[in-house]
Amino acid sequence: MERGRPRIFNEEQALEAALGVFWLNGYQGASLEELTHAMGISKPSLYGAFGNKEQLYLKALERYRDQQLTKHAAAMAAEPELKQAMRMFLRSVANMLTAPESPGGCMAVNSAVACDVAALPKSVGVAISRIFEEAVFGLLKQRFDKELQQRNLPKGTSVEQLADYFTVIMSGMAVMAKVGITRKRLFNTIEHSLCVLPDSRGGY
Amino acid sequence: MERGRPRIFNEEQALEAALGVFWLNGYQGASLEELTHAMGISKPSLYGAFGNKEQLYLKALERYRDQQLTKHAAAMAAEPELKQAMRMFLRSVANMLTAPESPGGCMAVNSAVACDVAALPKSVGVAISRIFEEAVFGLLKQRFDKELQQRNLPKGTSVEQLADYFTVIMSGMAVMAKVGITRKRLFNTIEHSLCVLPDSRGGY
DNA sequence: CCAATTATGTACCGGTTGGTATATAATACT
DNA sequence: AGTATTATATACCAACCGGTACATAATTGG
Repeated sequence: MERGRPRIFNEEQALEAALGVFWLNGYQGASLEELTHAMGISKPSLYGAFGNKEQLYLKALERYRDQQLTKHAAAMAAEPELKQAMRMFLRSVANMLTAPESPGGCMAVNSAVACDVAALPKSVGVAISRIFEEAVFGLLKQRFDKELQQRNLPKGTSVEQLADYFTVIMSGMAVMAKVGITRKRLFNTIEHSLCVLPDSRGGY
Repeated sequence: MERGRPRIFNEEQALEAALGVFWLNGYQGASLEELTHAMGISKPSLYGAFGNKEQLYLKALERYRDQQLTKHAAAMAAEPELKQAMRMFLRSVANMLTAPESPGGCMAVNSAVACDVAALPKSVGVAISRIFEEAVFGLLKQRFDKELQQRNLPKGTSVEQLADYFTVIMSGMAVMAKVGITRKRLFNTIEHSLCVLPDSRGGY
């Protein structure tokens, strides 16, 4: 059994609340006042359980990635045909970006663009970059590699360029969602974006 | 002649310096300390000449729009053929986003996404939204309207959807530029994005 | 020369920031 | 029961935030 006075709050629940605050306000914009209030705990409890603001943010970002990005990845993986897979992937993203109960936009994009990278703790900047490189670009590249190998993409197609293109689409949708674009308009944008991919019969 | 002690600093020059600080750090992230240091003036001088932080930001954003967006618009207007016009427009944007002497990314995107809109002065939020709606979406829609009228776009094309799509492309490029993508990769993304448009012979 | 006017530098304001010292309360081990 | 261990609440810290009071310097108009 664990020694000492037991924790009176639920760590998962508190982290979820912190995630919401960081998602909405970014790293710098989230104050300890807001965080502790949303989490329902005091500052010493926060520092005892999570270390400091920087480590709390890193844990929240990790949770965001595990919760959201894996959901989108699953939506993509469920579709055998490439174009339809990308459609469902991007729709999953658009649904998150415009979910009324969510803080709006993409936490990684919000944080990446918010301020000078030099003004953030180094570990935070690295974690955000990694989301783009691994969780998004890497995920897409992996799928495109497979499709190219199976001759579902024209020989000589640059999978890196294709992954870059759709990473830009995702980031752009995140920005527009934060500015208030509707889900329907994002869905229309998705259809336009898919025209770089051949459909199941090999046409465009 | 003007009464009183004359100003010792150049207002244009000081505003340009403030623009750089806001561009890099966003509205909230730019402190008066940084601003006054970059502008080479004291706080009372700043307040005397520009009012307060909010008004200084609005003037800087206006300057940004007049300097940068009009440059991109001119690059587009110089091309008679639609696809080439969009190519040169987006390349102009990409050049700005990755210019080594510039703070990185797009000032409007950086500010729009940085934090909860409610945390910004209302006037700042409105000014940023207006950049997206008027200076970007409106500019594109205007061109697409003209091209549709001249039968350079298929009958029934939704110019709003097309404008949305390219606004997303622009915003996404701004995010990726801030994260450190190279100009060359942005140029490749631009070529992919253009496949939604017919070329001069009407093909895709 | 003098008054009116405007800009400047210094020093300061209350409020907020991330983070902590301290004292106490609640548990487990002995 | 007593002690070690951990969490809690209150109250506080220096540093920084946007903004300003005040005294002084520099100019124009009379």
